[in-house]
Amino acid sequence: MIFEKEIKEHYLKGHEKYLRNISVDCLIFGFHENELKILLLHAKYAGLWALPGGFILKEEHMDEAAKRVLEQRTGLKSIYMEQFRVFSQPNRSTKKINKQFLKNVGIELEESWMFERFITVGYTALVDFTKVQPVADTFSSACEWFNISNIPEMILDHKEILKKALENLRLQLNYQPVGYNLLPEKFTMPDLQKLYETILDKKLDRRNFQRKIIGTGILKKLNEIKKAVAHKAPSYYKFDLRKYQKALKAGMGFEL
Amino acid sequence: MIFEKEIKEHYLKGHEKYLRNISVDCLIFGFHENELKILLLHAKYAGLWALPGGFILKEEHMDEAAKRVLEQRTGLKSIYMEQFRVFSQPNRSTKKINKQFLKNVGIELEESWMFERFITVGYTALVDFTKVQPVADTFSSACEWFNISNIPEMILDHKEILKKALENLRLQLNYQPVGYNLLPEKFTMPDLQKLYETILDKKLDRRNFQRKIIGTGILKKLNEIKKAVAHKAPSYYKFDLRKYQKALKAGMGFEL
DNA sequence: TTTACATTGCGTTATTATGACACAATGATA
DNA sequence: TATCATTGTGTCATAATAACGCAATGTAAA
Repeated sequence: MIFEKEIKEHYLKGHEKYLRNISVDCLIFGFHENELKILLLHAKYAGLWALPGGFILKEEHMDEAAKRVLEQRTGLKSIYMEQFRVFSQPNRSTKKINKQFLKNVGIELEESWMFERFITVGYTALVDFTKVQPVADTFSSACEWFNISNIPEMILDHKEILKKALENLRLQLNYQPVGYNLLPEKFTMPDLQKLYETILDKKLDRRNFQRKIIGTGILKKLNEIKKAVAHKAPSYYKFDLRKYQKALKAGMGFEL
Repeated sequence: MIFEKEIKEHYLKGHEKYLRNISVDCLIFGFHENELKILLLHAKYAGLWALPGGFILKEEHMDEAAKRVLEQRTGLKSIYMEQFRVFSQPNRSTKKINKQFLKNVGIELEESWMFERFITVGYTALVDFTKVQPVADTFSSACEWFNISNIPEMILDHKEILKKALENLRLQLNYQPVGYNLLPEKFTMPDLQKLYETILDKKLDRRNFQRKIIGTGILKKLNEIKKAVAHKAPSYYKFDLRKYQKALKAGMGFEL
């Protein structure tokens, strides 16, 4: 079986290919039907859900490793990812469950780089939910979106990592624009507001929100109105990418 | 010679004690005579200055490793340190200069964990300059304070790390109080303002600064006035540690 | 066809935060 | 005793923010 060979190779010789004791974990956020979502893998070796993660090739920048994982799970290229924190408790090792997993697929090993402790770096990405084709990997039986409000049991400290990522995301919202990767190209003001409300987990005043967002200049109003909608139809907007990028660097200059 | 044995041991067997491919580097900031300073080591193996760094014991939290380095270099215990960023360019390796260094002390090695690429995590600490006794280590010939405005040539990407640390420090100033570890227990309002001005590298209005800082409630005014000073004598203040800690978590709520 | 109504778009007003500056009090030094 | 740089406290104009009003819109119900 191809899987078995691949798995054995990974446990026996992976350390010749990858750096030891260090990994990246990706927090891939999406937004759909007014819910913030995150992409998780079902880890065969643990029987639990896990953040999509990976290792760093010996000659690879860590940022590239994170992008590689993102692309493998979602098919998305050139998405901006940013490290937000290192997680380094000494008990970050899955020796026992890894051994059990190997036993289950008929492999027995005494030593492996995979049995050691791993320090991991969390990376966040905000992606367009509708463009993602979740793909499981050799070590996973499934790859699915979960609502932030309904997270399953997860391995190791992955729930803690997710919690910190959310805190980080909320903080960033005050200094950086959000939405370019999370929303479709055309969107309405209520769409954007709901995104902000979902991430911040609080209601915002519709009129003040509009004034502030418009004030940043990151939006372009289109001469197009949403159709087939109850009540007054809202205008479509799209991001002014140049000004959006500027705001990413310079900050937003207001609080919500 | 004791050094030689210790060095050889480190290069040959360090990987049994420490995690591989990963290190911590400490940015130890101090404040003295209106100058922001940073503690640097003169690395024997490179003949250049370097950030005090170290490796992570196999059963040690990375935060502990950073604190260990801080204590070894400064003698200071229980100082709060915080990770701020990971540096992971693929060329972060000192194989060549390490080999040259070993040759100089009469050791020749083909392989060593120390020749590999290292990913490093930057940690910042703000310490009381007057309480520090800089101590060099086995691999360093000196340990000294440098003014931020006058940094010597440094190994690898350490100058870049310092630059990012300063950016980070400036950003933090808007959300968190600073000074508890940098200033002596008693200090005057002009002292505190000069600290802020030095870090931010800009002048602040004396009266507005005072209003805002007082407004946070992190200061306690003492019934004591600075003596032997020209012109009107300023009051002493000290930090209200409880409210200071609160502000660390909740943020300051204003801009300077 | 008309009416009701939730929603949008564009406003106003009160409150608060901020930046810029005025002035008297202080106390060592001339 | 006078000088003067510095401190402590306060004022005022301006900008940012929160809270709210109201007409326009267009589907859905009457």
